[in-house]
Amino acid sequence: MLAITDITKKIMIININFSAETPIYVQLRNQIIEGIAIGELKRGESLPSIRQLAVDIGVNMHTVNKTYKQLKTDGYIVIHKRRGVLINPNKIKWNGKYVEKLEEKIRPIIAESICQGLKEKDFFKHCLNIYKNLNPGVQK
Amino acid sequence: MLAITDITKKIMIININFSAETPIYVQLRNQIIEGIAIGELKRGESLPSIRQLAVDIGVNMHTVNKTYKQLKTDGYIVIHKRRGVLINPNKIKWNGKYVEKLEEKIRPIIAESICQGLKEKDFFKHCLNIYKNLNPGVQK
Amino acid sequence: MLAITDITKKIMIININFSAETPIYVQLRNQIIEGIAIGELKRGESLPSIRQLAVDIGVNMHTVNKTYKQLKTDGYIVIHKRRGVLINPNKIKWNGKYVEKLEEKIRPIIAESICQGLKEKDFFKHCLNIYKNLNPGVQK
Amino acid sequence: MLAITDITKKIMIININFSAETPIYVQLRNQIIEGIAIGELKRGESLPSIRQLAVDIGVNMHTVNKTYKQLKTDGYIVIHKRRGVLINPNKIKWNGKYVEKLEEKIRPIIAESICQGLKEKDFFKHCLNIYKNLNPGVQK
DNA sequence: GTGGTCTAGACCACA
DNA sequence: GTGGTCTAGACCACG
Repeated sequence: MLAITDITKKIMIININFSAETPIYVQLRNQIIEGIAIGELKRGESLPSIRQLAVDIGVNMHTVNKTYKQLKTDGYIVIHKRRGVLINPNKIKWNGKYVEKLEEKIRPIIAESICQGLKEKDFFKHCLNIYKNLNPGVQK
Repeated sequence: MLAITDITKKIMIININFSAETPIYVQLRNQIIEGIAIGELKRGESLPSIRQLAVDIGVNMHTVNKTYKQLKTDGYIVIHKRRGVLINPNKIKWNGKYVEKLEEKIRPIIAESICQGLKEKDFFKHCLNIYKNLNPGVQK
Repeated sequence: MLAITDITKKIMIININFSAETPIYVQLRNQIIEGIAIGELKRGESLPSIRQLAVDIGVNMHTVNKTYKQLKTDGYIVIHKRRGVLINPNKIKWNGKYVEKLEEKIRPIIAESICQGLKEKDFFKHCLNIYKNLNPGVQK
Repeated sequence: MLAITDITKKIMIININFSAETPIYVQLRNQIIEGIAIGELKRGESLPSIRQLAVDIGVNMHTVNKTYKQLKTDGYIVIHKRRGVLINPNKIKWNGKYVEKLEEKIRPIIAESICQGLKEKDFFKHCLNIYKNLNPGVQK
């Protein structure tokens, strides 16, 4: 599944699993955020239009719309009338609620890992691997 | 919202947020797993019957049923025909797939934290806090 | 009891015995699996939606839902967000546990046949008949 | 789980799995039938009383009662007022319906095995193993 | 009384 | 329109 983010500049691969229980719009959202985290998508860079992206990855326009709307309210992207969809050129302003949400999300995962018999050490080793995988080197 | 797990022995507090986007049966599932992780619910200990728990937390029987069925297939509980619903007395047998799922779940959370500008150090500090909170001391 | 699996392509006959002791959702499950075994339902082929099938065979939506969910967790079908319900296009990956379950199921049947005075020869003759009936010719 | 079938004569091991989905009374029935098939329980031999067996295997009296009643109607045992419960001293009279039921039971199992990718050869090899295991040597 | 099954009707998220 | 979730109420098999 190929999605051209900007014909003149970049190609980013988007993988949608249509049989997964995760909604498509969430999968798309996650992959765009991951692209930003990795640095594959840089601040100010442009994203394809809703229509274009919908066609490229073979999903409904409404689905992409939903993803974009959510990314916008979360501050990941901005939508310019003329310049189109852009990765937010500014740093995301710290939202106090984020840390709360983080805990809500991570807590059940940790609880599960404990029950599964995963040692603390191993749990954090896995996390660190993923972290390094996403963000090799310095804090961007 | 109080749920008495065993009148003669224990009281465990269950908190259901009926207006949350997380389905009730998932919230319930998470809290039971957390109870196991914390050690509040020990192996072999009994849980209330489907109907009883449903009444206690004020939800429909089928919702609790769904939670229990899922916990059962995941190996967290067993349904003993004489002793009722029990926390699985045996260790959950390591399922290779678990680590895969773990990565799937954690990866987007980490990506988000990076984008939110949370430093690696701080991210892991939060995680460790949650971990210690759930599992103070040695691996049970 | 007729159930049209795909109006433009196929008709598959589903027979539900509402007074049988076997639960409806199991009967339905068995007949779909049989359809796959026979080759009447091929990999990648689509099945009717939960609601549609429910109407066609005259049962409640939730009953069909239960069948589908079980077929899904057993790997017989996948639920594709765009293409609907499909027979799993991939081979079911061999699960070591299957053979154990097989023995558990067959053992009491064989014991009974011995007690009923059915000769070994005749027992296997019956089995072979059923086998050939389901799977005439080469392994698909 | 020990069950003394007749203090002066025999001990037969009964294994009840209280967490299995198979009802206890069916498990018990199957194991008694298996005992007969194997030859561990011979024609005319006596079985423990309902009360005794219930105590021995730790189940409800009603459960054993149900098993016995069913075994009786199926011709496996006879209940004498004075001599107690006996394995039917006579051959079970052939019931035409048995073969029908046999097919009903085996058909879904075979269909499943085909879908699981078990080769015909292997399926029958497994069956034969079980058969020989239950009935080594000549037809009793 | 327990879990399992089935029905009916409702709302919502998703596509 | 689809599946997912939730509720409510009913019957049955099991113990």
